[in-house]
Parts: sequence; C-alpha cells; structure tokens
Amino acid sequence: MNMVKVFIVDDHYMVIEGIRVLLQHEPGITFCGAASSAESCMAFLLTELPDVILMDINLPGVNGIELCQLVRLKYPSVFVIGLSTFNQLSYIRKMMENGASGYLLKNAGREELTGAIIKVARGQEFMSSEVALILKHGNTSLLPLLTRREKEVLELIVEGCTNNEIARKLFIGISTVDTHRKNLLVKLNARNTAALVRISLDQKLL
Amino acid sequence: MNMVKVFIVDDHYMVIEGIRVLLQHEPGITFCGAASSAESCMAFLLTELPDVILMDINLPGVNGIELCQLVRLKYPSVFVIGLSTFNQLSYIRKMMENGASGYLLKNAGREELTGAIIKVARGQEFMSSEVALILKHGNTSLLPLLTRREKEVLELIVEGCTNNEIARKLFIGISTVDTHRKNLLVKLNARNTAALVRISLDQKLL
DNA sequence: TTAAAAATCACCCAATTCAGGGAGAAAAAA
DNA sequence: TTTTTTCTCCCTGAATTGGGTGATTTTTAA
Repeated sequence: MNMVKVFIVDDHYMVIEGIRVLLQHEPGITFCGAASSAESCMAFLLTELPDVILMDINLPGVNGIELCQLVRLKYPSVFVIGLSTFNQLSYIRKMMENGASGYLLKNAGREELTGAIIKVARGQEFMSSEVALILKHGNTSLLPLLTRREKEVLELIVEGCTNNEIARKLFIGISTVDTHRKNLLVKLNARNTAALVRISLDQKLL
Repeated sequence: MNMVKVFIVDDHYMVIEGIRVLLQHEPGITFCGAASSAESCMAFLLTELPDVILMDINLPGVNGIELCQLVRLKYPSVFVIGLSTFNQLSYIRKMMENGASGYLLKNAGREELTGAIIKVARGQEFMSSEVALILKHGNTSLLPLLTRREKEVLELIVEGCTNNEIARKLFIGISTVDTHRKNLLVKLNARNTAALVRISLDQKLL
C-alpha cells in the first residue's frame, strides 16, 4: 500500500510541530507540508496534492469551514479532517456538512490521530468517540439544552436582529420569537440580551 | 548554569507534544512534565517544582488566570508564561496582573519560545513584540478607538448590566451612561445591544 | 399509541433601550 | 492659552425587550 500523504493547516506553529512529531515514525504516513493560512494552503495544493488534510477550524481570515468546502470542490480526491478545541464542537456539524471526512479534537493522542488519517485516506469517515457522542446528543451536556428553533433564534439575536426581523426571517410570529427569547434567557440564565450574547459566545453554543 | 526545568499546562495533547519537541534539543532547558488541567498541575507541583510553567489560558474548569494566581501565591519561585491564541489578547492583561512573567502566542517559533523561557527563568519579563505592541496601544488599531469611559461602560454592558446599574457602579448619571452607549453603537457600527456585545467580543476590544 | 417535549401564538404591563436633538464642564492636546 | 476632545447631563418619543400567564398544534420519544 502507498504512503498516505498528510498536509496540515493550522495557524499555530506549536500544533503543527506537535502533529508532525506524532506522525514522524508512523509507518504508512508521510508528512508532506503545512500551512498557516487558507491562502498558503491553496497555493500549496497547486503544486502537490496530499491524501489527507488536517485542518484547523479557526484560521485567520477565511475560516476552516469555507476552506474545507473550497478544497473539496476543487480537489475531490483530497480528504479533510477537521481539527478543533473541545469548546467549539458547535462547528463540527458545519464542517461535516461542508465535506469533511472526519473530526478530531486537538487533545487527541497518537493512536486516534493515525487511526483517523488511515481511515479517512481509505475514503471512510472518522469520528472520535467523544465527538460522535456529543454530535448525537447535540451538546456538551453541561450546557443547557437548546432546541433547534431556539438555536436559530439565538443565532439571529446574536447577529443583532430584532424580534420583528427574526420573525420575518423564520416565517413565524413576533410573539413566538418573543417566547423563544424568554426561554433562552431562562435556559442560559441571562438577565438580558447583552448577557445572552456574551454567554452564548463564551460557550460557543451556536 | 543549571538547566531550566519547564512544565507545560495545556489541555491539547498536540500542543504539549509540539512544545516538548521544540524544547527537546535545546541546551539549558529540560522538559519536566505536563498537565492537561489545573488540578493535575497542582498535584504535580506537590512532587516537583519546575522553574517555568508554560500555561494555556483556556483550561477546562479552572481557567489559566486563576491557576496562574494560585501557583504564584503558593510557589513564588515558579515563573509562569501565559500561552494563548491570537484572538484572546484581552486576557493578556489579566494574566500579567495575576503574576505571569510573560506571554506567548501559540504560533510562536522555537527561538521565541526558548528565548522567553530563558529570560523568564532569570526573573525577567518577556513579551513577544506582537503582544507588546498591542498591549501598548490597547487595541488592534483597525478598530475604532474607544475612550476610557466608553470602554468601562462597554465592559459593564457586556457583563449584562443595565444602564441604571452601570450608572451606580461608575457614579455617574443614567443619561450619561445612555450617551456613552449611543456613542458605542455608532463607533462600533452596531444596531443594538446584541450586536454591540457580539462585535466587542469578536474583536476582543475589552 | 400515548405521553412528553417543542413550536406556535396571544395578551398585559413595566422596564429598558434606541434615536434625535442640545448643552455645559472638565480634561487633554495643540 | 486656545482648541479639541471627552465626559457629563437632560428632553422627547418611538421601539424593543423582559416578566408573567395561558393555550393550541405539531413533533418526538417512550
């Protein structure tokens, strides 16, 4: 079997080094390069195509989700594994929806990392047990559970929409939006909109 | 000269590995261990005291700022270097106020990392040029400049205070708070409180 | 299939915020 | 010292939010 060529996109030098070292002596896997921005990643892909890209979600400028989509559209043979921190599980779904084949937390160990790479290189999906569990039940369990609708409303509130605008965007009545809003305040234990926004951004539960 | 013993606290295995490797062949520096939580860090310190701790600000449970304070109070001989991502500059000040001797971004390279460790181990302070610049001028310069008072008001708004509460806390009139609030909306180009909070958190300009 | 949860909408009322204006005193910069 | 900026305060009125209560329908889970 051929060697799996792995490329890393992460804006943290230390993380790149960490991964590179973890993969160093792994049979069947070669490290073929790294980039710290979406631009340099795309530039690299013009010269060489890896089998798997380990891609951080938080990149300066273009975020990982858009980059993932872009890469998958242009180079369907390149598989992407999302990388992120524990408290950003919210983005996992979006990453998967945009063509990622797997998702790893940055605290993953060597076995999990190599296992994920090998599996994804074969065209399969990989999901760490931790992530899979949370994806199933939708949240970090410590955080109050928000319903689908409540999340949508919250998202629009955070974007600065008034109840009126939210109602129009979601095709529901203003009073309904108001009810969701009140439930959000209770569930997130917020005193007002400001606190609501701060809490939801802090916890990244969008 | 003695070897500088370095300990790492970070909840991301990959970061720990990355740092460990960067320090591996560095003369004068030895890696003496790592922890992924505040608890296990404190437990380690009972058995052995490093010279320098590289400490991530984002830890599960107890955050790095509190841990830093705790460590410095109990073990004044141990110096702490804060670690974080670029978009969390807001916490740098707090970290330094709580006894950290330096601050590094996670995308720091080998030279910067070792330089910081050596300098801090001697009892000096270290600040990467990037961080120092931004600390000086308080913001990322792209952002509209807020006055001292406006920042105070904004901070309280983000914490969920009403104008009334803010007025009492700052010993000024409600109308004054209101004026500041309006100016904040204009300066940050926000439509309402929600947008104001999101923008200020996004840009970390507290 | 039945029970529980979520989504929908309505009403009232108080509190707060938003938008517009003006205006004087204090502090900082020129 | 003069000018500019910041900080202070007030007014009016519209819009939005916050708190409480209650009810119907739809969806989901047991």
